[in-house]
Amino acid sequence: MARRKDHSREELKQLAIQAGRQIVIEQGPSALTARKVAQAIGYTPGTLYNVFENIDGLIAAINIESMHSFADSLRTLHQPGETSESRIRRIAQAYLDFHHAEPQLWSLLFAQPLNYNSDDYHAAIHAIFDQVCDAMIPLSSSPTLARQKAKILWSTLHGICLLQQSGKLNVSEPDPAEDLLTHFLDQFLQ
Amino acid sequence: MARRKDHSREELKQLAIQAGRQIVIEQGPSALTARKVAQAIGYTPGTLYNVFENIDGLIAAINIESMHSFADSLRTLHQPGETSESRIRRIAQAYLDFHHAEPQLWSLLFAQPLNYNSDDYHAAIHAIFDQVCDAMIPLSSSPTLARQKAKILWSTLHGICLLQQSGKLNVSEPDPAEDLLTHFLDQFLQ
DNA sequence: ATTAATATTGAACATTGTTCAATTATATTT
DNA sequence: AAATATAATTGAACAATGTTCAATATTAAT
Repeated sequence: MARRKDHSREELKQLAIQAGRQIVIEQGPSALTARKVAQAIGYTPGTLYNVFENIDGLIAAINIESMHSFADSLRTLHQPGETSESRIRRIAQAYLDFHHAEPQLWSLLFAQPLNYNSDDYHAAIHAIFDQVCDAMIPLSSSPTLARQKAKILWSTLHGICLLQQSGKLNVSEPDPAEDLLTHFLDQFLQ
Repeated sequence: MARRKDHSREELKQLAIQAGRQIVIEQGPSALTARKVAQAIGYTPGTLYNVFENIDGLIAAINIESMHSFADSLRTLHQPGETSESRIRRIAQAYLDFHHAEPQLWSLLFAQPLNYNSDDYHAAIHAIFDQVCDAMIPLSSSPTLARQKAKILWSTLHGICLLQQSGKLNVSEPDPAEDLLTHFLDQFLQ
């Protein structure tokens, strides 16, 4: 009932994040409710509001984990001897892979408009973006251009997955996301 | 109270669409509730459900209007003597202009995951997409490639506006959407 | 043992989308 | 003109949402 302290505040946060993550994976972003998460971890809704400011805070925490996980996979993927072009191509493919492997987590992260700006959120974005930016530097004549290229690539990846998710890549005729990405990169990396 | 028939079914639909549109423009997508729309047109929520299947049906109707309006603006913009490259650039700029002029309508249309597939919705998408596709044909060696180019351009525009809306074009340093678009098109239209 | 501090609850509130029997205004028929 | 049929509109009701917070129960400190 009170002060069970089965789990520390931080443990509780992690429990909620993992439970929420699983709910999103299995039932989609719209199934992520305070009551469901609370029940999944054996607590009540009120407790969640002791740990998170509100439900967006929980969403943000799940997203931050998704971003760090993706950032890690980008780091794993990086091979020192690789050409910049190959590195970019593999980063881009990793993005599509993430979307394909976890479409619901991707939706929570990118397809749902959420404006929750914390330092942690900002840091998680940078953990990804800085790697993309880095990879662009050898292909660009200035850091500014590299940053712009990184943002363009990111925008295109976003857009492709967004259109794919809503079935709009099938307008007229179906075009696989991979084909569009290849076509795009062939020009973009010329 | 009953069978007032102040308005025909079609008039009622138009009233609801316009009222809903205005609510979205002024207060954003999350303010679009059945009760608010009903009150704005002097009816009750129940009546709305006589006209639309559900709230997503109303959202879809507003989106369809947005799309046809945008498709019209693309047609207006088209000048026969123009080069294909210039035409594409102006189409792309028109997209950014729409986003800038009506960010809330844009959000309802593109940034909110909505899977409402009706023939009307499909037709409205084509009213836009076919023009983009058309414009790409002179720059492509096949209709398939033109269609892919159109989808890539569309994806990138989507992504740029999405990132801009969530402030993520300001990561590291701010980059105006127009600059990114120019940079992208300079390579994409080679 | 008593007290203080705090983690947890669970009921409550406002808002959502949505349904549908009841009601009432208009058409149609007699 | 009266009676009947049809259909538009209501508004109360339901379930589910996020969120709050006084009450309560458990642990820590005295």
